[in-house]
This record gives sequence, structure tokens and C-alpha cells, in this order.
Amino acid sequence: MTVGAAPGRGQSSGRRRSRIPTSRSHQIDNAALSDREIVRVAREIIAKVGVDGLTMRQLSTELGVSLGSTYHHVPTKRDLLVLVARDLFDEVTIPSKGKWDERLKSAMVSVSDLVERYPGIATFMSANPVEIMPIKLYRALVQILTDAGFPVDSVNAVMATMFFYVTGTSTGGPSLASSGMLDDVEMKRLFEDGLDLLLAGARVRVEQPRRRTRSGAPRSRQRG
Amino acid sequence: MTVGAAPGRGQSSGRRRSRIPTSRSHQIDNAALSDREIVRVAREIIAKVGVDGLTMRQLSTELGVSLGSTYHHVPTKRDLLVLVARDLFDEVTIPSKGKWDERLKSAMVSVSDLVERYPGIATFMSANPVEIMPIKLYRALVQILTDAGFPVDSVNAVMATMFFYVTGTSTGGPSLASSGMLDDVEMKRLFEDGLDLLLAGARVRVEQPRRRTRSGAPRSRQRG
DNA sequence: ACCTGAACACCGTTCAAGT
DNA sequence: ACCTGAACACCGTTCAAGT
Repeated sequence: MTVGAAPGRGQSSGRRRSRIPTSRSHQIDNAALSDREIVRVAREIIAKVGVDGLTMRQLSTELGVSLGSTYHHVPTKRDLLVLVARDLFDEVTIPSKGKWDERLKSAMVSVSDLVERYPGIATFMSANPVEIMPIKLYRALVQILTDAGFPVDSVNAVMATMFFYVTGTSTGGPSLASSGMLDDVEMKRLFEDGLDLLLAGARVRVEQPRRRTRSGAPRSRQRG
Repeated sequence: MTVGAAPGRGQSSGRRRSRIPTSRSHQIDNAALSDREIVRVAREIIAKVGVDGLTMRQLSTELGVSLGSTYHHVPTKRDLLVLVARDLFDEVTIPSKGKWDERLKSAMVSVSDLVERYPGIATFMSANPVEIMPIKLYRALVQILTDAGFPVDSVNAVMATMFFYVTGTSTGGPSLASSGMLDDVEMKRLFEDGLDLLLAGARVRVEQPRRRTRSGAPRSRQRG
């Protein structure tokens, strides 16, 4: 198996020698098999057949290496998915200006649009929120909320609520769609509607940070 | 009536079971292997080792039958999980009196408490919202909202948002917990806090049903 | 009708052995 | 250091054959 060079995607060339220490700069460069390349191909496969359809064997074949070789770079499939998820999140766009709620909504729509192109990744994300959230994105979102005047506790609540809502929607979307009860347009509307609902709830906290809502539970007092 | 109203599925979906009831007597009786029993044992296993740990083989062993025999009663593992999920939802308790938001919150806490005892089931639920939601529970929740004066559209939005938030939280909970950043108590608080946030957003819609929030997006106008 | 035993077609993961 | 070939230990699912 010396050939490799996946079908379809030209890009032949015998990149392989390239052991040449061009300098002591980056060692990624032309490495036989970079994490970057692995993630790129994995994304392609997931886009086509979903996370469950992604096989370490199929990935290896498409990379032009053996199964064992792939495992030399990525310890487990889970680790691979973490890399993929982070890579995806890096593409989330956040408007640099505008009202906080509009920026937030836009960011969430961006996440949703991105994630729905990779079946099964939303499920993985919602099961691994800590591992997959890139610090950069996380900080950016927190910044928006703190700038808007949210108290720390509320920041976490808003972040968690949005995250789980978005991943949940993306996870359950296919089910709703295939059930025939909702088409794509209605799905999109339901998604944004829920987002608005959520943001409305958040808005209450900045506009009246210390006012109790008339029926709001004062605390968690299950068993005092 | 888009979201809810479970698909017209009277029984067109052809359950292979239910071959005309044997008159007035229960057909469970001494049946070698009832669905009820299968679900019961499956739940036990899931409680111990999670959905992924549940194996059709293990289930068969614990039922005292062969693998093929189990498959004679349950077509696929997925179908089994649907039965399990529905069985779980049947135990959700909804307060019969109280303010709508308190009843709703209580119901969601009930779902959360129930679901977190069965690792992996929340993930399955959020991926199969339509299939697993028992009509009875669905109707009860809708009733609470309509009684509270919610317009139809908002009912769907509130339902979807809550469902995905709850399943998402339950799905991601273990990750947050094992990361060491949140203990059980803090998790519970975060969960309820998010729920309050969500309900606050819902409250806006009944209290001021036709007033536009000051920065609310008027429509979905992405393109076209 | 229900059940069994055995197989099929996969998986993720590991590892001695090569270069 | 990187890669290969082959295996291991599972899975879900199917099915001819029994009773």
C-alpha cells in the first residue's frame, strides 16, 4: 500500500520524504500525517455519513495509511471527535458589534448552522461540553454577557441554557424532521423562537437584576 | 398544531404485537417473555452500566433466554430503548395544582431526577424526541400552558426549549461533574437556575402576549 | 409461536514486528 | 519515530433448525 492518495481528491504528489528539517520552526509542516489533516478528512467523512458512520478504518483508508498508523496519532475515536468538535467551534462567528442579545443569538445560529452539517456531532458535544468548548469562544461569549451587565451567576446560567438548547435542538432536529411534522423552515423558526424565548428570560436579569419576578421561586428549597 | 399532536399514527405503524386482545383477560399472564419484563430488566441494566453498557446479550442472559429469543420480541436495540424511555416518562409526576410555572418546573425537575439515574438515556431521548414522548405526558404539559393563556406558537417554543434543555443538561451533566468544576449541589443549582431563566422568558409571553420585546428579532430573515 | 445455536459483518483497540 | 499486518474482544443482527 504505497499509493494512498485517496480517490477523487487529486492532490497527488509524493509527500512523504520531507523529513528535511527545514529549520527548527514548526514541526507540523509536512509531517507524514498531521493532526490537521486527520481532522480535515474526519470532518469530510462525518459530513457524509455522520459520527456513527465515521470508522477508524474508513478514516485510515481515506488518509492512505493503515489503521494502526491512525491510532499512532489519535489515541481514541473519542479524542478524534474532540478535535473535530473544537475545530468546528473555531469557525463560529460572533458579531463584533450590536446589542448583546443580538450578538448572542447570531452566534448561536452560527453554531446551529455549523453543527447541523455534521450529523451526530451535536450529540457528542452535548455529552462532552467541557472537553469540546474552545476557551476562546467561551471567553468571547462570557465577555458579551459581562459587558451587558450580567452578574456572574447569571452568566453561567445563560451560557449553559443556550449551549444545551442549541446542541439539543441540533440533536433532535433530524427526528422532528423525519417525523414529517416539521419541515426545514418550520424547524428553523421553532429553533429561533426558542432562542428568543431564552433571551427574553436572560433580558429580565439585566434589566431588573435585583427585582424578584412575581412568581419566581425564591430559592431551591426542596427540603429545608 | 404543528409540533405536538403526535403523528396521526392511530396504529398504522403496525405493531407486530397486539394481535387483537384475547378478550378480557390480560395477555401477559404467563407469557414466556413479556415486553414489560424485558423493559424492566433493561432498565436495571441501564441503571448499572448505562445505555452503551446495555448489551442485547447481557439482557438475554439476565432474562434467561437466548439472544435470538430477545430479538423475537424486540426488533432492534433502538426499539427497546424507545420502550424504556417511554416507560420512564410514564413516571414523571406533574403537580395537579399550583401556578403554571411552578408546575412546569416541578415536572422538569422530575424528568431530570428520573433520567439522571439512567446514564445515556437522556442522549437517546434528545435524539429521538418524537418517538419517545408519551402522548399523555405531552398533552398534560400542553394543557398547563394553554390554561395559562399561552398562544399556540409559544406553547411549542416553550415545550421544545424545556425538553432540549432538560435532556441536554442530563446529557452533559456527567461531563461537567467529572471535570471537577461542578459538584452535585452546584449542578443542581445550575440546572434549576437555567430552568428559572427559561420560565422567565416564557412568562413574558403570557404577561404581555402581544408586546414586542424591545430588541426581539421581528422575524427570521436570514435570506429571502 | 416461540426458542436455540451458530454464524455474519462489522466495530474500536492493541501490538509485535518491520523501516 | 512512524508505520504495517494481524489479531483480540467485543457488538448488533440474522437465520436455519428445533420444540
